[in-house]
Amino acid sequence: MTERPALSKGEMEIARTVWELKQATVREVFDAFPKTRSIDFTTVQTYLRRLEKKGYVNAKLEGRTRVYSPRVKPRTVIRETVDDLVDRLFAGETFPLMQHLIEDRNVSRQDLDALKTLLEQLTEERDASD
Amino acid sequence: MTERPALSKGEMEIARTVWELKQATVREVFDAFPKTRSIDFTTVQTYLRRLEKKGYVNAKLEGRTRVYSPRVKPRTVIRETVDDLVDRLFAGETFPLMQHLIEDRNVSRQDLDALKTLLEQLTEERDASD
DNA sequence: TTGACTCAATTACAAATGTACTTAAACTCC
DNA sequence: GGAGTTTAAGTACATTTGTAATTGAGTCAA
Repeated sequence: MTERPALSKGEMEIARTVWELKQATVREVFDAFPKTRSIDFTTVQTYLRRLEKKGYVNAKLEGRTRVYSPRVKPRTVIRETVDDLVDRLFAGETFPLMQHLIEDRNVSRQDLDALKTLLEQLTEERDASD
Repeated sequence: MTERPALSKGEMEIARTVWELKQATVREVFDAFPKTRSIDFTTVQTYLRRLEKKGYVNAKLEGRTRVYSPRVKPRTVIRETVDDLVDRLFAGETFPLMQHLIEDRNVSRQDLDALKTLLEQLTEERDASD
């Protein structure tokens, strides 16, 4: 169990951006932010440094520029983050969260269908392994 | 838009407990915690005070004891919290979160069925309003 | 080659968070 | 009615978080 300190909200956005870009310099992450989300260049720099210290990203020096890349898989971070949220806000129950997502957020027609397919698949797998 | 400061992780657990109990004193919230989750009585007290200041709970004095009750509906807090998470960790996309929940957490057979029902209902509503 | 720009690195700093101790008043049981 | 128990209220305090300014070293364009 590689216990990393949890991601803070702000760090999450930066981490997600690094995953999206696969690898990126401070500037690239900074540029990836919509200008509506105003944030200072050095703030991004600070977040990346903290992400490195916490073990979420790797940094290699390329020339004199630091290139960051994911060190922990998105899937892992998502699992940890969501686990924690579910524990705290839903006392560990997954269902109420799903219900909220389905009922209170606007799920597109396409997503509805995709979800049904997912559920079907899962059901079949279950049945198969009986 | 009644902007309340967001709940912190710790505050979430306490808030959830207040919702569960409908209304509760510090001691009742404290007692509701499993002894495995060791936390000091006065820590609970502090959290409740902060929840009140942030506007999440009401407190009324009953004798000399303070009784806390929800001021914001769970549904609202859940919406706000999940919206924020989805924005930060999934760039606003709901689907990947659902997918994670369905695929990476152990969904019981019952929950699977319940989810399908939910999805069916939603699909019908959609069709009806065309 | 000098002024503009870019990066890295360091430092800053208030607010929020997690966690609790202290003090004093009220309450309860002998 | 004194001793222990609850509660309230205030205070404490290190760490984390959000957000950035500063300083100094390299880089490029004119």
